[in-house]
Amino acid sequence: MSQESQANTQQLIDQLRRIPFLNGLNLQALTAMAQSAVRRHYAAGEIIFLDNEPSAGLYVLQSGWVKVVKLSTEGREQILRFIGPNEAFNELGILANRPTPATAIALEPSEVWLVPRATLAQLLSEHPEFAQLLLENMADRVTYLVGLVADLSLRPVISRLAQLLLADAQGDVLPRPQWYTQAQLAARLGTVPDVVQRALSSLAADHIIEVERHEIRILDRSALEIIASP
Amino acid sequence: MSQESQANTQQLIDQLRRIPFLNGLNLQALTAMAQSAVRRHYAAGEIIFLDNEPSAGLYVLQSGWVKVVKLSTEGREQILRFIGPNEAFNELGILANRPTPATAIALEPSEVWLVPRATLAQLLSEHPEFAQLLLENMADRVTYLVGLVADLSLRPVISRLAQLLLADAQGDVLPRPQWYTQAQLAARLGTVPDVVQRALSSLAADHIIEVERHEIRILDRSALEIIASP
DNA sequence: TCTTCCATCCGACTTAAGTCGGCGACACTT
DNA sequence: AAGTGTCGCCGACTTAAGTCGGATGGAAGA
Repeated sequence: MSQESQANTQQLIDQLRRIPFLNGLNLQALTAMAQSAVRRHYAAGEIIFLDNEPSAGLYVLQSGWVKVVKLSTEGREQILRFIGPNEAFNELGILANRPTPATAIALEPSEVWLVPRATLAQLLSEHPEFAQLLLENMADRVTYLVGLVADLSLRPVISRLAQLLLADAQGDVLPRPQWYTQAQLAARLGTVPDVVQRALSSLAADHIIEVERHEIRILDRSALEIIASP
Repeated sequence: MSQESQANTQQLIDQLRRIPFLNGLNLQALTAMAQSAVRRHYAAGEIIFLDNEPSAGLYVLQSGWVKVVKLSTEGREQILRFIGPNEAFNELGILANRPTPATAIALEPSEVWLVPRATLAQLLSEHPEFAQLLLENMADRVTYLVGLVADLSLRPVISRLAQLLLADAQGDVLPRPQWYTQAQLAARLGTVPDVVQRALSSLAADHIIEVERHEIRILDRSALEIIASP
């Protein structure tokens, strides 16, 4: 093995340690994962995997940003989650015989590690604690999705927007990278860009938030919370 | 142990065998589950467990029908799934430290077995294959929920209705038990009874379906499929 | 049998959400 | 510096969905 790939392996092991549902696996298991992993990179807008494909394995994002989406025939999309550096996605791909339930698309130039399914299947049978951790991860995913279903079905757009601002803001500001356009925000909320624009300006008109291209600032947190709750 | 409760235990073991994600557990494990299980019964409309409660364990429905729902503050509800005889629910309750993500309500007088969490936790650590089966069950649940999110966000009511009719009809008829009112159908589809009523009558006007109180018949399956696809 | 209740049905209306066309500002390229 | 494309913004409009009041009819219970 070359020096460079050894360095890569070590780097990946460190990265894997930071992923909650792998935390608890011993060094040997992590090494096996890291050594079998393949690095790939994708340009902005490029598709990493498609809905309903047989899944290649578990993805770990090293750098960049990725979205996981469902696409409609008319071209609209619903974003299920954003993936940032050091996050894993396609956990379902760890199990055999389950096609991917959604599509993953790079939002900016991104480097990902792909841990092949074969490695994971073996680890799963050898390390019972891995299954345990994975189960808890799946449970959280189910809980999140159930909440998303309820939000889409039972709450208006502006309420979902307020909720998202409160949840994703760091302190009182929500940073907006290049890719975080109103179109992406709309797809995340399950609506269209125009509706988001109006919702944002109505909140801004009431001095509840301030909107700028690179960030959104929360001015009146308690007012936002009231709007987010119904 | 009384004769009656022995008979109950045996009956429950047979029932547990029919649940896909328990299939593969040995008799000893099933017996442990059955012996620790408690039987409860609920009247129609009664709440079995509430959203965000600490979960008591795994439920197995012996007789009756149950719905799992999310409730809005305004009193509207979104049904996540219907549960029929010999189905299990609250699989998340098998794991520790996860509150229930939704509410369960009996639709008609129902008898359920509750397998306490403690039993399940022990089985999970003793039987690695149990964790495996459970993981696949969770994966299916995630896939289903992702589809539900996409449907709610990207497709109109009538299309979701057509899809449901095609999926749930046995042959060309969808039986409607007492509890299966338009209100329940609406909650299942993420809308309100009036909208369902209009959607049903518009389909009936086009001779695509026939609607009666106790059943809905599909007259033109291919037309329904076209409506269901966009 | 009579009564009451609830599901269904219907028409009219309101509202949230989505659509469309166009315009200006900004960022990136050349 | 000029050009180009995307993003954001706005006003007017359409449409899907939701709301409301009330009529009808069948099923369950008194």
